[in-house]
Amino acid sequence: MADGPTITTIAERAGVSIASVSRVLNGLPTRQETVRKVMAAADELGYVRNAVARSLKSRRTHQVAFAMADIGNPAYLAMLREIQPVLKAAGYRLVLHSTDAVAADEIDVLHSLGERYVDGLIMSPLRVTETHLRMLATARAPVVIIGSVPDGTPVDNVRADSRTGVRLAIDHLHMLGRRRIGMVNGPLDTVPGAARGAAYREALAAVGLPYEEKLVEIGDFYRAEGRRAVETLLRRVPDIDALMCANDLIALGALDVLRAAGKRVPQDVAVVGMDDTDLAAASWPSLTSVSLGSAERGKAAAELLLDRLQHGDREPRLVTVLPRLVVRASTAGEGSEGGRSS
Amino acid sequence: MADGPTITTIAERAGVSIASVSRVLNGLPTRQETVRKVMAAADELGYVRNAVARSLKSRRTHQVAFAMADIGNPAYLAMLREIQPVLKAAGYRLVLHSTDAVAADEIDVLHSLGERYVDGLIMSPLRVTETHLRMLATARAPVVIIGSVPDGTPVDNVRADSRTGVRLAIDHLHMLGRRRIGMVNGPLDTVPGAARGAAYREALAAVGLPYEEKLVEIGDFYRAEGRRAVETLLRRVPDIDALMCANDLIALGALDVLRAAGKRVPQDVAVVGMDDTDLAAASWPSLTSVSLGSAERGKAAAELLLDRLQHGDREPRLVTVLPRLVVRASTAGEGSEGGRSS
DNA sequence: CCACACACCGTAAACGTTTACAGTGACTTT
DNA sequence: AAAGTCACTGTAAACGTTTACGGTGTGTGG
Repeated sequence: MADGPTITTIAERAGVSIASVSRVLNGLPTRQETVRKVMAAADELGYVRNAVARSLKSRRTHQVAFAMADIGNPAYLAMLREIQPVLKAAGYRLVLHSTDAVAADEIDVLHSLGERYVDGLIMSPLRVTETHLRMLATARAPVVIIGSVPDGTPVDNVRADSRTGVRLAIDHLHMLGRRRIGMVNGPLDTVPGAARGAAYREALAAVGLPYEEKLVEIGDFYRAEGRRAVETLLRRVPDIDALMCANDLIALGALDVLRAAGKRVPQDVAVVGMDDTDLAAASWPSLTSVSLGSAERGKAAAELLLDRLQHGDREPRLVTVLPRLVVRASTAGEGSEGGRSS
Repeated sequence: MADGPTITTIAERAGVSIASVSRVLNGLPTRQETVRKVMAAADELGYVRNAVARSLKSRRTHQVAFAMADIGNPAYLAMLREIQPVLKAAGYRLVLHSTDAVAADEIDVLHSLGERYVDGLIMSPLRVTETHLRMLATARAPVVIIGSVPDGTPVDNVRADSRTGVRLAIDHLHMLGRRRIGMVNGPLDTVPGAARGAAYREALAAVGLPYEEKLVEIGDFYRAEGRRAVETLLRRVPDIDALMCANDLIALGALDVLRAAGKRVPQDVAVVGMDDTDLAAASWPSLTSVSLGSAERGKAAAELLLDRLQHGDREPRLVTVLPRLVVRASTAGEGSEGGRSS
């Protein structure tokens, strides 16, 4: 209720100056007797340091922001889960922004760095525009970008290698004998969408399969969109035998549609997701998925940022996280029919 | 690089006092000419208000904290997803804490309210101890608790009604003809664990079934723990015909074990989860689950807090969110065998 | 021509810290 | 006993805002 005690209150009660109080509270060398008096007064008053005043003076807030494109996407949540403890361990609080994949909101976050309510920012933009780059160049606090950014951009950067990731998946499908491998992608003007689309084409070439327009369908990175896209694709190519999905949500949509269409997974159609979210392990048949290391990327980003906050200027660094194919039932299992045995 | 501009910089460049600058920036009545000069200077310098200094003066940070017990639990994430946009719309930033269900961490968060880096707190403690209550009574900023709290505690409170929730599930199972309905619960010393355990007992009585010790197994709210618990339970009561699980993760563990044991779901054993997380819809068979309205609770909590921040003291309020049974395949579907038809 | 009202503006204090600097007293050294 | 050293402490400025208060200059009314 009443206004909380400040160092002035303590100083009065302990009969010393505010400077002494501050010194005691910060553990600077002080006479025992003074320490005792100050501590006693602070305890009795239930004093707690005012973080705002402290930040104003020290120019450090001990807060870091994480701006994610979509708070509903499990891949970002996986990053969040790793980022949070790393920051916490280093004594930083986490301010969370969800930009709903709206570029203007991302710019806003970048702009608000000038308000200095955080010491740094981790951001994972879906699209990187000219404005992004301009703001990054003049940002008033260190920024780490998760996701690809043009070479030479002066920020710490953590990347997934979706190219290799898609390659792993296509190799796997090819080795299983699949030859009509479709792709269900998200919007091509997003960073992941573009990268995954190109990687698919490349990976097909690498195993000697032709790229066919009709095998590709574009939707968005959501389950319902995935369903819609797969329905279209299935109508166009009824004998498709594998689906490379640009994320797990799309893949779940694919499973829905395939089940409804009476296709067995993986016997008739093998399905691969991407991001290896919790959902992949929860679904049934469980979903083979390309892990792009969301967790590792989050962790790496947090560590890069902390490092920069502590050591200031050094060359921008680039960390690339290696993908991993997590094989589960949707490509190599006994499939929708066989769950009961074993 | 260089220190950012402050109102002093602007004042110099515009040839006015800092008071005028402040007035212009805050839209207080000022002569047109002055407004023009200040705005021009601010634009040229790329001025951005310092949020920390502003907070120090205004005693408002426009930040709100959300302390969740477990950042890995989808139920909390569902709350987070609702809380974030509500706060954002009202101009507040979100500071995220994960307490890992450690009481000491929760106390810490409560204590740190004294640091005044947030204007309010939404907290969802797993256990509510004496210390919690003491700190709540003297908290230096408004707190909203999601979860039950003793009557008369002077905080805004949002509750689920797990009693009715469990009741809905048991009724449903009973109506489907199940008579050996087991329960897989989490620790009884947690708020949800205790509530759900008691509710199970009560709901059985309501449909005229006896409560039997052997039908209950205690684990923890994780999938692996759920697996372990269900294995034990299945060994003890091989002909069990339904499982009421205290959350979705446990239920997924149950599905794993049942599948491995060759039991069909729902024909042999019906399974009900709780919290109705994304996982429930993703699993296969999809999981019947009691929604305790995580999303609604998050939203309500955020709204209660905003209301209190704006209107100060009024009676503490209690919002109870009604549960809903979401029936899916794990109780009423065609089951593990039948997915292909339709 | 003076008094007054009014609109606008500048000075300075305040928010709660941290910290440079100077001051005090006790103790050592010669 | 004077000078110097040292450990500790207090005064005051600073961080970047907001805002109460008083001052200035213009225009109006008597």
